[in-house]
Amino acid sequence: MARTGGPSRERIVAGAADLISRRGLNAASIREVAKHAEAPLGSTYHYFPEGKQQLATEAVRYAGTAVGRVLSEELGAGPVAGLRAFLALWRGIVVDSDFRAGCPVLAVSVEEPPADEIPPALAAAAEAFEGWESLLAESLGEHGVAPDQAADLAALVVASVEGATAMCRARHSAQPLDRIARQLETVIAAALGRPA
Amino acid sequence: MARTGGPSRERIVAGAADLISRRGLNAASIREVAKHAEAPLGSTYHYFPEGKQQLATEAVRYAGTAVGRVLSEELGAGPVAGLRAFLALWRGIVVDSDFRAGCPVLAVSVEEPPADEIPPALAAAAEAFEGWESLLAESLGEHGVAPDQAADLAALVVASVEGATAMCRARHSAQPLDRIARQLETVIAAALGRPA
DNA sequence: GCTAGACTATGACGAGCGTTATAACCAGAG
DNA sequence: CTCTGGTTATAACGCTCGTCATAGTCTAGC
Repeated sequence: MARTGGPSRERIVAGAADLISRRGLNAASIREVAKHAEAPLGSTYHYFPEGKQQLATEAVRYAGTAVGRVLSEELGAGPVAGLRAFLALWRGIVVDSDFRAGCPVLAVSVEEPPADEIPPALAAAAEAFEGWESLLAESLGEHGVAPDQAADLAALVVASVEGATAMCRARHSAQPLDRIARQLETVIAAALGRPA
Repeated sequence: MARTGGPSRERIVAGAADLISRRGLNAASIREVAKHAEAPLGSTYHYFPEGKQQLATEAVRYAGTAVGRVLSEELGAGPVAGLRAFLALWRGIVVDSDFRAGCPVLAVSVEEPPADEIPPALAAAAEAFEGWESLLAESLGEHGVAPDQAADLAALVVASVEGATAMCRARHSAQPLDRIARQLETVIAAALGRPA
């Protein structure tokens, strides 16, 4: 059965991103990823011959570009609209999963690489963060914020949202995300309205 | 040998906190914790009869109170001094470990509980975050910031610092922490009534 | 010195992991 | 029809995990 119909490779990547965001990189096993995507275990190594490292890397890139696409669209209506969309996106993921899911990019970032080499999954996480920061900083710059401050503000937004998602999961409450939402809005409004 | 000299129980807890902060909760095995603390594996279950769950919970509490103590001391010199100490503390941990270690409380917060019950380690993580927020908010309140805004600002500080530590690890650079340090200082200075 | 209780040492158990190998399927080309 | 190559299925490998059991070693108090 399975009446595949769809490209199972992308289902595997998306499922891996979801599972990593819930359980962390090490605890997200390939067997569970395959089961979650209704794909056989053998297919996983067929599509990702380099094993778990490759699968994790693609999962991180998948999440990074998916979030980046939403962010890019909403930033068309201005930095504040983009900020709100960014916050709402993560709030939805955290709350809809009953505080079980979070950000897969963050999950990969907090687990030590096994060797002294930088694993590609960690490099992909760095690129995802930088991509989101760049989008935000660029939008702020287009609205009159100086480049240095725009970069600092973008880092503040990404860092606080990532941290707040983890805090929400620990507390089983969306309060941290809601708190930083208020503060980020006023900070960005001030940067846009009044050249400090 | 071992010439114990010291209370090995605390060494185990401290070592567990360090290992969790590097590898994450699931990948920090009890065997490695014991080896890292130069304690035998059997002793681990002697001191922590409830197993890994108990050890993780105590490790999170240990880190939470240790950071809270430093934060409490430095806040005596005002909110900005406390903020700087909080940032410097995490910057030191991340940089001195060559971007391998982070915050054990964050590491526990991003891994899904195995059952539908809230494990005590996650509850301890929530308490650690709330403790740091309370210290910061109280200090801000004592310096004239309205309670609601003080709580929001404290959440922003904790969330952004936690998120930035993870971003620094991914990027192998302290830039995210340094960026948010600048922004948080100006935000808090503004809230305290000081002219930007 | 001797004995009780706290600690250490050692090894085993079932389970799950990443990974690989190999055989079976099953579409479409000739 | 046969043949072929992309996919699936199944089983096994060596390893590490959390946990437990059991026996040995130490140290205090009598």
